[in-house]
Amino acid sequence: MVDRHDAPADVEESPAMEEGQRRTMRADAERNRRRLLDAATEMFCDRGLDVGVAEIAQQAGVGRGTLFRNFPSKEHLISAILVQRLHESISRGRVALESTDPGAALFDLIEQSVGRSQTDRALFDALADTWLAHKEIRAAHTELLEVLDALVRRAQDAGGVRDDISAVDVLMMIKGICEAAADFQHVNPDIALRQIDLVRAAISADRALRPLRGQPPTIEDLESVALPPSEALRSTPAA
Amino acid sequence: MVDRHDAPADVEESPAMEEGQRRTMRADAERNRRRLLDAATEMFCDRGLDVGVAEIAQQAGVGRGTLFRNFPSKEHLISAILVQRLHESISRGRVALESTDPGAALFDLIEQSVGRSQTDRALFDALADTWLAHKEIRAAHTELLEVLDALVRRAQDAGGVRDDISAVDVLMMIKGICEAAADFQHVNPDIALRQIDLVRAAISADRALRPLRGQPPTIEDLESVALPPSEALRSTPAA
DNA sequence: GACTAAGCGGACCACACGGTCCGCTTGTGC
DNA sequence: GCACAAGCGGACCGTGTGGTCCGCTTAGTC
Repeated sequence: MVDRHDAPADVEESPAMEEGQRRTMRADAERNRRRLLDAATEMFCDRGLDVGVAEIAQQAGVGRGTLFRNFPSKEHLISAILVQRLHESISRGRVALESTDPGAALFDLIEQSVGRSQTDRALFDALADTWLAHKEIRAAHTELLEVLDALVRRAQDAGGVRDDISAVDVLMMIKGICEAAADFQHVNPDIALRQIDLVRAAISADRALRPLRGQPPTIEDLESVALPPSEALRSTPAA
Repeated sequence: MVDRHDAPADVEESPAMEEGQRRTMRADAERNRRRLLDAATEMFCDRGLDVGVAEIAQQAGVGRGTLFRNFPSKEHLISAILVQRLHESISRGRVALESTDPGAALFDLIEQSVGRSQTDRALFDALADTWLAHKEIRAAHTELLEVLDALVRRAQDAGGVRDDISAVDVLMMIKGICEAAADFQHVNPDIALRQIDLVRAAISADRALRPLRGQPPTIEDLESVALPPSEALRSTPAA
């Protein structure tokens, strides 16, 4: 009930800084914050979420105290970055929705996503894990899936994609490629490329198809996985 | 962590025990070893490789000292289990090779593998990581891929599978499903099932196909990933 | 049943990690 | 320039981990 966009200020990211607030932030403080975010993003992307805060701070050229002043915990830092990345993906999805050829746009989007995640492996990993319990991440994730769902439906209406598939099916395939093939990008980029082509072959509506078993999974299926462990949601403590 | 005096024959598993040696092993000792292996396998399978040694020992009903006497390190324990699982997979692959309908046998094998890994997620994860640097794991992995390769070729000869695909392509898809969809098994088993069907659609030779880009990846491509980090682990480089 | 060493297991160690704190530094308004 | 607090960063702490050690227990043998 509380969890819609009611309290956007909490998690981390900006201390809800509007211009008025930013004025009060010292120049070096803001610079350091930026550096931390940049360093963390880069390191998370190519070395996974396990990199230590010490190393991140060092890479950013600040002390650990500074890191924790900007982000109450490592989790908040990660969350900030994940949310940002998700929003970028949503934006790309929205652009794809404008296309006059929805099928092609969908395939493009898939390829973009995989291409990006080759460097962003950790971020993609995270979406499968406990992170979905975070309010903002969950919201962004849902939004992303809604966009993907719209895109898939448009592509189906246009006849480019088989009718018996859902956005969750597609997301699963993308995740699969990212998690399985991404590590091999540097040794043989063809691997991921071919996986993408195989996905295309799997979901294209270019022939008589053997129907898929079961029912198309829903967004709820996907997201309910993060809930059962009761508590979840530690984002409430809000500052 | 780093290399200790590496006794090549050791890795773990049996202390190279032939019958002569086993005679000298006390009954309770062997029983405890068995219990440890069983407990570890079960816990790794459904909770990931991160479960602590303390918990494993407790579950097995022994002290931690006992665990470390049987397996010099946690890594050795994991390795022992991984190798065992890989050999089981190889056996199943060999059985599939005997089939008169290679295409169907391949699809069956894929489904079996995914079905197994729903409970064995951690084990499958592991194969993508640093574990390939372990001598025995690497050898088993290679062997598995060779069997898979033979199976794919037979299926291609029989006309059931598209010609431009390699065993590595197939393995990647299997890994993808396992890593992406396995977590959702308990919330919606259809998800994995449908992914399998999609793989089938992707690799079937049942129509005119848009050719895959790039060259079919090789086993070497796959396995070279574990090497570059210089002195990959303590396993002696030469087989 | 007694002897003995293989085997046991919990106390202990080293270390890495996330997170806190406080004396020093430095940007900023007067 | 000065004063002052916002900001800084490294020393410090608690926890949880893999791994070692040694006094006690017990299986196996005669």
